[in-house]
Amino acid sequence: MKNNANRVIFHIDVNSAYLSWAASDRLQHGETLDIREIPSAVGGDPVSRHGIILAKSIPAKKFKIQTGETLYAALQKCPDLFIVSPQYDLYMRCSNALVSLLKEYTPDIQRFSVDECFLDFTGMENLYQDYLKLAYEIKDRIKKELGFTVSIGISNNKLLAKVASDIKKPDAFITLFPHEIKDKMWPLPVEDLFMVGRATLPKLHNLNIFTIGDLANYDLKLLKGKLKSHGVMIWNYANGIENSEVRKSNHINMKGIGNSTTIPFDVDNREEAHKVILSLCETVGMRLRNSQNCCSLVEVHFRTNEFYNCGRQRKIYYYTDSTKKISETAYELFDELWNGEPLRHIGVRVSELCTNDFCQVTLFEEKDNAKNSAIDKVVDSIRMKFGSKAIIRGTFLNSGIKPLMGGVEEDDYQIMTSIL
DNA sequence: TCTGGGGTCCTAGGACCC
DNA sequence: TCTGGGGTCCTAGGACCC
Repeated sequence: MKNNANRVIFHIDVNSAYLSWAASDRLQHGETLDIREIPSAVGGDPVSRHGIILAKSIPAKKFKIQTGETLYAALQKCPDLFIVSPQYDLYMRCSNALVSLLKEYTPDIQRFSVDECFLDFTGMENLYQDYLKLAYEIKDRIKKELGFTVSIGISNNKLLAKVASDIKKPDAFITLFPHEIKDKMWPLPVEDLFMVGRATLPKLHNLNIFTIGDLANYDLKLLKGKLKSHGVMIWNYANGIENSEVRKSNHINMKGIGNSTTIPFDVDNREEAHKVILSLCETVGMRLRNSQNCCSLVEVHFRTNEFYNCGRQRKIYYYTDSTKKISETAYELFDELWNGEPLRHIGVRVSELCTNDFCQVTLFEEKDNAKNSAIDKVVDSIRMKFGSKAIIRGTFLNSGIKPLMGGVEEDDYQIMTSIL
């Protein structure tokens, strides 16, 4: 923990990231229409049951288009809404380009999500005398060199910097230091506070808390009684109290790896479900090995066609990174959990990770293990060299199920944390 | 042909041990 | 037959984030 008083933290947030990135990519490919300037959105394909809005332009906001709503609902509100498909590899490239530019300014960068970073400039007064000038330079360089805009929030802790970057956008920077909390943060609706979501909001409204200021000035003991530790946390946030480090994200503090998918059709037989699970495990296993980790907890979850969600997890008493081991455990869990309902979504996740240096295996499995590991290694290297489609399991031929589901990212980095 | 996918953390209950 | 309490581990489910 550091004394906050002298810290300088930037939070950088790409404005409507997916949409901006799609827009600048289109312009670079010779299109003349800038979709940021018309009602537009990034959305999945309803035919394959991925039909939700992932990002929207500022003009689309005027039609009350919301992230997460169905394309169907969005088109009701705005029939002329211009919709583009998501391109996850593009987002990753843009995100990487952003981070490399930011690294020219400080090595202390925490990648908080694909489109958000924290930068720590503490103790760099000699290099940057004027942080406002610095923010201005960074935002303008990104705009000029990368073709999209960002918002920058500046404060002495991450929470305030993050709230700040949300206040003024697009293409802006703003400070939110402790002495500015009262004027700049307290008037905001309480749902603008980090960690106040769908479930907390009605509870706060019941307590007559509507603004961040209401929350900040509420009796802490009362709040703790109603909302437990979460209440204490958001009360601290409302008062600008937060002192976590800007920590470089890497696979050492990664907690788990998951892969899930909504299948274009309902899966209603065990064999097919197992194929989907195997396909998901291929990606999970590869990412696990890529990050040089082993896991000892496997979880399977699914969503029925009636949107009932459930999951099952099991601790395995050894560490593994073998696709075969993970998928076998996943099959077991699935078979125990599934009652035959038609499924629209299936997921696999592994956690309880440790580095694979001293991967402990049970003695009698030693031989089997070596064989699995050898197979995984060969398959990984072929896919690395020739692409993920270069080698697939015979099981998937003519099955209608993709042999590797989910994104396979070249660059392994921690996606998101729910804590700062 | 309405409803994605990737994460982290917290809580509560039951099993089990001393 | 009745009576405890504390600690840890495991699992399920929910909340939050982008």
